[in-house]
Amino acid sequence: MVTVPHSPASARPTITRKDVARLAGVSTAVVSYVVNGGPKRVSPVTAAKVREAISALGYRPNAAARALKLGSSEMLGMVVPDTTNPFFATLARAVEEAAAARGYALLLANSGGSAANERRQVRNLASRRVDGVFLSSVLFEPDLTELEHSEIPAVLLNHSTEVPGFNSVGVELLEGSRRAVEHLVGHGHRNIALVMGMNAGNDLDAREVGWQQGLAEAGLPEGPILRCDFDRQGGYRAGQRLVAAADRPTAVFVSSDLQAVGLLRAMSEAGLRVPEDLAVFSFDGSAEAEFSWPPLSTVAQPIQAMAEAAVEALIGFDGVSPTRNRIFPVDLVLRASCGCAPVPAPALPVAAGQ
Amino acid sequence: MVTVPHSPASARPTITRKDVARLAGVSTAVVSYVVNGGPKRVSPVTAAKVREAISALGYRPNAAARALKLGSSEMLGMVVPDTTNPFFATLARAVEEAAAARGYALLLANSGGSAANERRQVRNLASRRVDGVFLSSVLFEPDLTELEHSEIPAVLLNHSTEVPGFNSVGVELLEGSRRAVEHLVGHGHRNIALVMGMNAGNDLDAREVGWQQGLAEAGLPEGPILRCDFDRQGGYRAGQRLVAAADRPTAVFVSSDLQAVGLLRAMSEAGLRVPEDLAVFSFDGSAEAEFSWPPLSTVAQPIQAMAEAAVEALIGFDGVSPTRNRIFPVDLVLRASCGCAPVPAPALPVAAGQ
DNA sequence: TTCCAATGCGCAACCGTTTCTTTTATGTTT
DNA sequence: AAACATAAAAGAAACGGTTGCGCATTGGAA
Repeated sequence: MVTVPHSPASARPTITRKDVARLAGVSTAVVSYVVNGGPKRVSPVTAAKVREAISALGYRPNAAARALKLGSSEMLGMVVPDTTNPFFATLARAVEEAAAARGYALLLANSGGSAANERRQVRNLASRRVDGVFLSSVLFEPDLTELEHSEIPAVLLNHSTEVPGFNSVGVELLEGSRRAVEHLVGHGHRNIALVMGMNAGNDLDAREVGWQQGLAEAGLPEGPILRCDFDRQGGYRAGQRLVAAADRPTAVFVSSDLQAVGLLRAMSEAGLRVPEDLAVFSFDGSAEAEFSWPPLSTVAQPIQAMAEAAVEALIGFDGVSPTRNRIFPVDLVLRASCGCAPVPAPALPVAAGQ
Repeated sequence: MVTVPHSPASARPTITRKDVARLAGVSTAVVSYVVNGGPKRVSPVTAAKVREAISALGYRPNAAARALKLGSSEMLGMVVPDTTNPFFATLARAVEEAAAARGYALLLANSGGSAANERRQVRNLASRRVDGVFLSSVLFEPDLTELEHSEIPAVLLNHSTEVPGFNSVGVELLEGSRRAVEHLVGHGHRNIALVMGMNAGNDLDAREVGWQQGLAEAGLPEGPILRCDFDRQGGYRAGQRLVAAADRPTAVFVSSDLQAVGLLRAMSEAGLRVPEDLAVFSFDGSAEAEFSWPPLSTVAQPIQAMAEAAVEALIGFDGVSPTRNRIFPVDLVLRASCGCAPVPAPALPVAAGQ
């Protein structure tokens, strides 16, 4: 189907607006006016000629030149700990779409969860002259000093606590966690553990506080706290420790779906049933939670809306109006892992094939 | 900690190499030489002065200007169906890292699995003057006509069949699938189904052929073929159909981990045990396969190496040397779902807490 | 001492746009 | 018919960085 290989640079004559102008018999300025459709008016017949020349030549404006002249690259940067994490993947996708809808492209950068890398990535994005950056660390306070210096607009995306001078968008971390615990209490649990990420710098604390509040309101003592890495493996290890714990809790609130998936695995391996032996409630509302076994009850974040708001905040930011801290409500998605939905009997003696 | 809000544009005087030159008492050319460290030689003392001025002013070269002059944006584009799919998320991350190691940033674009969107995204990337694009569709042939016209180098990333005029990197799809089936046969299965994606335009076919070959070599008839969407939900539905099938197969080869996860869920809901009632082997080798229940046996793709090779191919592509079709070997990762590893007894009567 | 090569640096053109300003063409009003 | 208002198009100056070229300055060799 395709027969023409890419030609070497020499044979790839980029067509500029000058070529278009020549072909259409007008000046380059006119081409610019019809391309951008500014306030300057071009006669319909001229515009048509130009448009014809453009499509005949397959002309595409050079974004670099445009960016240079305008001082705006029409690109946004986003640094996340790890796009491999479904939560951030979903967030990044939502942001990409919201940005694209406004004509912005998204430059994605993984920090690997290290503050040093995050700083490096921000610096890199800054030198590429993005019009703004989304910062969505979890494990640590983002390195804002870097931004102060480069004076590039930023919004803290997955960040629920206020930071002076920065727009941020987050969710009701505390309230969501509190309600999850409240829900577990409603199932009759009185010994409820907490599985948290490590390096709790900022946001994670709110989940911890929510857990504490939920217990306090029910007059219950705090169960054990297990800290682990922010991934499946971490949750798995935490689960193993939980299984071995003396006075094992009957329920656990986990700070992310990913960790909960790992924890579920540890339970299965130990022969413990969820939710009968251990009820689980986690946080994020990712697709993976829906398809885990058993399906996870989880505190769902309105990712689309958050992304939308973040893009809005970043693009519309004038640098002078007061910064905002947008906090979105969360939803409790009730499934089997907390005991709400029935878990289908896992081993009905159906006749095995041959 | 942070007290200075972003200032309005007026108060953000971008410093250019001219400011640096003035402060260092040299010409702008010299600044350029020390920044880029070209063949031109600058005396150490002058270079030191310049460097000092640079850091004093916090100067960052303007990437747009550089791109304009050099004709290279030092950005690569990548269009994937969906970054939310763990396989593509991992691939994108690996590519981002490989590109970053060579000084390139990655512009990520989701096509949502539609050819029209993919075309639009490629066009968008082209107008942003990326130095090349990675195309990794699954469900359809990438729209190469677009690329032909814009003459922007491309490599087909997740693409195992050869396309004239394009570099591509893929895996031994057919061989991997064949071996997976062979493995299932080795477990004694004689009725082995296939769960495939829909719109099988290109690569999926190779998996189908591999499945056929594996069966043919064992002298077995072909089991049922179930086509479904390329996600968890699709696999779930396929699983439901499989459960209801007359003469239910005892094993199934699934074209992706994601689909297999959905299928697993359908099995559990139907009370069928994996691998006793149905052995499952899937494709991709994603992290999710490791943490599913039971853990999935899967054909693992060497994603890091593939990303590395793709970046190498794209950056090093001169447009004249013959294109290459890099095919990587795959690995069979054996876990419980095919019957290799023991599945821990799922319901030991351990005393429930309190 | 004189000449030449090498070295270090500055000048200025250019990359492809946008946009302000000026020029030219077209109508309209006395 | 002259003068003027208006619209349409052309001209040209940036934006910030790179780089070929040329001019000084220097050291060493003759």
